[in-house]
Amino acid sequence: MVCKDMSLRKKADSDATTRPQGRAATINDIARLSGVSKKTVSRIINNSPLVRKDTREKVEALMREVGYAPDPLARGLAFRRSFLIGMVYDNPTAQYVVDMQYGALDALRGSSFELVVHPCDTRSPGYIEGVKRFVQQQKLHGVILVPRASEDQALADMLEEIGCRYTRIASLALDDTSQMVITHDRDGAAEAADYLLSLGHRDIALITGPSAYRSAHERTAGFIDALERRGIELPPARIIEAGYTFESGVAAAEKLLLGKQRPTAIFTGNDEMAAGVYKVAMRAGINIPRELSVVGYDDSPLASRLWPSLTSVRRNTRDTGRTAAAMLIQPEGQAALQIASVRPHLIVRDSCQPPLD
Amino acid sequence: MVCKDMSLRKKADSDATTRPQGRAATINDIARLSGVSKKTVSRIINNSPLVRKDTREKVEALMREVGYAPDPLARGLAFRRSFLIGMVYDNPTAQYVVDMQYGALDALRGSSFELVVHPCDTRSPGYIEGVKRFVQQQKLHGVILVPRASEDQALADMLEEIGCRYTRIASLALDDTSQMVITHDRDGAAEAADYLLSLGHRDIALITGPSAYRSAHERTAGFIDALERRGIELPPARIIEAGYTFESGVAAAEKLLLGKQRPTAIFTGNDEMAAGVYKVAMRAGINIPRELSVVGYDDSPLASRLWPSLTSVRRNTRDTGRTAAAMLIQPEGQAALQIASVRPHLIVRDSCQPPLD
DNA sequence: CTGAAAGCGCTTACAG
DNA sequence: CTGAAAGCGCTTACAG
Repeated sequence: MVCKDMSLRKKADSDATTRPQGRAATINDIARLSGVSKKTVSRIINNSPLVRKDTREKVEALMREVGYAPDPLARGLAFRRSFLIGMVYDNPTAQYVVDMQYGALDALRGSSFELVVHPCDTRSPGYIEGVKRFVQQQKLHGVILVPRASEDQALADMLEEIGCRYTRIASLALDDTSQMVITHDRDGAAEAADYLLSLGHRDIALITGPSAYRSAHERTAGFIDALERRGIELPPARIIEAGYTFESGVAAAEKLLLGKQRPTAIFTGNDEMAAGVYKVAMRAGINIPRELSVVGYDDSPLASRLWPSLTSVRRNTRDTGRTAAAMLIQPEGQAALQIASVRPHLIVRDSCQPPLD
Repeated sequence: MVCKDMSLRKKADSDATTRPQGRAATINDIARLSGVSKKTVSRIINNSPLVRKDTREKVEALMREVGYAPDPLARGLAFRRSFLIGMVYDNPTAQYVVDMQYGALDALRGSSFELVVHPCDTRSPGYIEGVKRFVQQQKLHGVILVPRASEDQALADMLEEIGCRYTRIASLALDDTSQMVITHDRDGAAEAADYLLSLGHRDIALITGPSAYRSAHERTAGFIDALERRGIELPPARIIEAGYTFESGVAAAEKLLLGKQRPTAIFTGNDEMAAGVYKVAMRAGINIPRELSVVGYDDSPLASRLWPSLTSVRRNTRDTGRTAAAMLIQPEGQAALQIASVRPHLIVRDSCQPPLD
């Protein structure tokens, strides 16, 4: 028996120099060249503690030397799960999508995971089926749900049902906090309100996003609550629901600014709508910030491109994406103890000033 | 023999009702249930012509019935190539990236392919190695090269060397046209020049992108050539090289607008820099379009958000992305006969007017 | 701490 | 036009 073992070893060693150069090294090459079984190599790949330290070091040195990297397709097939993270989103602003992607990629860099993008239309009837096919067919390791897709409970339920792990990004806890990144939009809006109050504004108006969006609801609530804490109540005519789009912002601003008594300040649920306010003000000859203060939400590139540059609530989207992805690729059971959240804060630029009176 | 065959058939049929429900159907299930070999099922999956029509139809009906979809991981492992398309880009505008992604996804929809994103930094020394690792490790089916990454010949050479198919998107043919989508930036810039000339402008200035970018070079050349065709030569002081960024646009505009003799019109290599021109003009009290006409390039969302809205050259980025992806997933040898290209065209808005004199 | 056998769900190479 | 055998590069389940 011992003899046989020895001969096998020898054979392995002699093969060492003959590994074909054209083809990338496989787990078999590594096992053969380092004189261990492929199972041991597999344990090393998967960071199993059940490997002696010197064995591990010897094998890892060889891996580096030959530039070995395990094949994600083979691993995926055996694991019955790929090394792909999906990002599911429903047509938010381009900059927001891109920031979220960059953030996720920050977390995936150096790991074996890659990011697969999956935009969808949450208003189309078959969209949940589409995500389901995507997840099951690709055997995704997990999926990041970006607002507004993240706000759809039916989508999360479907993923739960098919056993796909996910992280939901939302303005408040909609789910088990271990699968959430919370963006605290309420606080961001409150900071905008406090800022306008501190400048002395009392006749303030609000252009909100669609009430069906949790983010819009949270920002509105945060803003109104902060005003009420200082004893100011917004009359209904000062609150206009719009659609998070530039055009809807224009329409809302026309209602607010072209009447007889206009507010001295406007807070909008995102920067796109703030750009709409700018357009109406410019056209009507209303000077920002002298006659009208404006605060947006997003701190998109648009905020600094506009003139005067727009004071806006920064969302730290890249951090959000990074956190969401990091949660998904964390080894099981090693979940973070604290709740994942990212805090917004106000970026002051040139669009606000104390009211004239 | 016949008897044995029959008994096997029978056995297969009786197994039909006992396929475990918990687990997704595999090629073996389909083969067994439809009484053909798995190789035949494989032929059907891969659209091989070597299958009798009725066999194909019978098997396809079964696939639909049980909701069978082949496992991309298993296929990838056997093919030694995944069903992933990579998109490689170097920090262009968010909207541009997103449009490109949407376009690529348009082409991939309904196919077995998915899109994996890979932003990179072409100025960092190791970036080509990074793309190489990405491509080889994931065994990508192909990769879409977006400007400016697409303009780097060393990157294309590396991909060629490792045998990775790619499509380069660029303003002109940098490569074998079968692996290019050409965006004809020269023509777009020429259209901008013709438009300004048609309004009567003669003292025109140009803010270009970095000369190391082919897109910037092409747009500049297209613009200058079009002016020369009408007998107008731009003096060097009227051409300022900037960095494609808002801030660099501001700096360039300050040189052009705050001197004694300012031009009556400015063409910028992208919309970001046009926004910089707006800022300087606004601050200096120069009325656009009355005292200054401005034309941008990109037709980004910014163009309609600015006030007055910006006349700009539309790039049809989504079409570009769709074309690039379609080329990559086309069956071999079935390459298009005509050269893939996407034409830009001018979108006229409110930022231009005949000069005052 | 280590390994031999079987299997993940497909395709290739060969045979008929 | 169809199929049986071997293999892609890993992991799981089991044994020691």
